[in-house]
Amino acid sequence: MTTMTAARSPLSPADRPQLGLRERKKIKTREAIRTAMYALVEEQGYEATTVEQIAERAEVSPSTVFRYFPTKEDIVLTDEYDPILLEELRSRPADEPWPDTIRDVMLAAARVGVEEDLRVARLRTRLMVEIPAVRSRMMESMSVTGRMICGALAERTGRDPDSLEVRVYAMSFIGGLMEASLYWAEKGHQGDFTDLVDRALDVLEHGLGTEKP
Amino acid sequence: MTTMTAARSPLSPADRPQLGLRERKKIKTREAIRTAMYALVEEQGYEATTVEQIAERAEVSPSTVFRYFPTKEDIVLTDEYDPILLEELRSRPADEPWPDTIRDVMLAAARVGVEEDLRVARLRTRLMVEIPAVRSRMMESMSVTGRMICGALAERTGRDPDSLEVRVYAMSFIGGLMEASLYWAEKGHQGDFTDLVDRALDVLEHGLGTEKP
DNA sequence: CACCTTTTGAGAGTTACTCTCATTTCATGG
DNA sequence: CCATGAAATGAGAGTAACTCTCAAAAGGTG
Repeated sequence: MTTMTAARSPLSPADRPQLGLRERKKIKTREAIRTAMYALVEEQGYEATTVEQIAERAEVSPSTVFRYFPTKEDIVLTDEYDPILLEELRSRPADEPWPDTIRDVMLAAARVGVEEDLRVARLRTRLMVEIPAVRSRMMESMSVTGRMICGALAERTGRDPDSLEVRVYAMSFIGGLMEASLYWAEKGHQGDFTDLVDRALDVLEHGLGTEKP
Repeated sequence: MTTMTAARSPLSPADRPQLGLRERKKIKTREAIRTAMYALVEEQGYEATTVEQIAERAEVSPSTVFRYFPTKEDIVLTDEYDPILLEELRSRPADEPWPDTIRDVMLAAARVGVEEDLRVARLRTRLMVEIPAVRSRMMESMSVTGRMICGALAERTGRDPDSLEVRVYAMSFIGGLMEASLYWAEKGHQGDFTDLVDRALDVLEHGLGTEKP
């Protein structure tokens, strides 16, 4: 998951001098491409930004851009927070009820994800609303997160991670959180994103209820 | 919605002689393109099928194909069942509880959608599983259906169709049904699709519950 | 039949993405 | 410190989905 699910700072090259020069350079290139894309998109919009331009600004060849990111959309979206999220889920006390677990983890992820880099979080969600291809790619990435949630839920509750029920639960969960992100962006990123996630989690846990706000 | 939401036969040209020749020809062209695509995909697979080939077999120009369908994926997926679904929702007695309404309508839609043309339903869901672009496009189309459900739900319960709660509910609903479709296809279309939808609706209505099947 | 509108076809252009191969850059053992 | 192997990069050609434009054709109408 991307928008609401940061749980730790993304790997930066300076942080790990133990890595070989090669690995550090790869991380730098990745970041350079992302930074170039962010800048160009803010300058001239998503569609108007071509991969060639991104490559030029990042000082790599177009071939290299595609080596690092399978699609243009991935440059904006990809993050590798899923493993961290999984670890977080696993580190919870085994007797904690599942709803509490998932709620706390998701809320924390949302909080960190936004605090980490508000500008990027806004850009991403804005593009999710405006560019169908970005939104689609995001949904794809979310469904991967969904499968991970299936696994975690199964591990904790002894269910079959591949049962229809678990999978439907996970995907409906993901769908709801996705909509919360879109809602946030559509309303111009007003208010606290964490509050929206909290309200979304209420709906996912208890349904719509009978009160009419 | 496409896979599980047919509620009446798609418009066929012979059925409406009152339409002008122009309109009837358009419908025929649409069907010809679809039929050509279905056949080619079954012969040689989705990726190997180019729009040029589709155009050739449908005896139209490539330009025309793109005039009828915005993307290649849409040729496989598009159907206009949303208005029918909406009408169905509206025709329900006003005092019927919402969960019953949506359940019955969805189950009926699933039933008809599969019975209408099992081969097409299978092909579509199979492609949803195998081809990411098709799956993405399907999710997009589903989110449109989601907005429609927001409207219907709001109409019946007096809620704000654009409130976070309603939108999260609708999208989580859509996500769950989507997963049921994928599940059906992944398991080789074994068993009755309607049963899967029924079980999915249980999860969406009551959560996972405590029983472990 | 003539006129107007809509639809179609042809073709050129853009761009994301793929594949291949030669060149460069890093890692490593002597 | 250099030679050898492995990995990353760049260059370039190729594909196919889409877009745009404009002229030809076909349907509707007086």
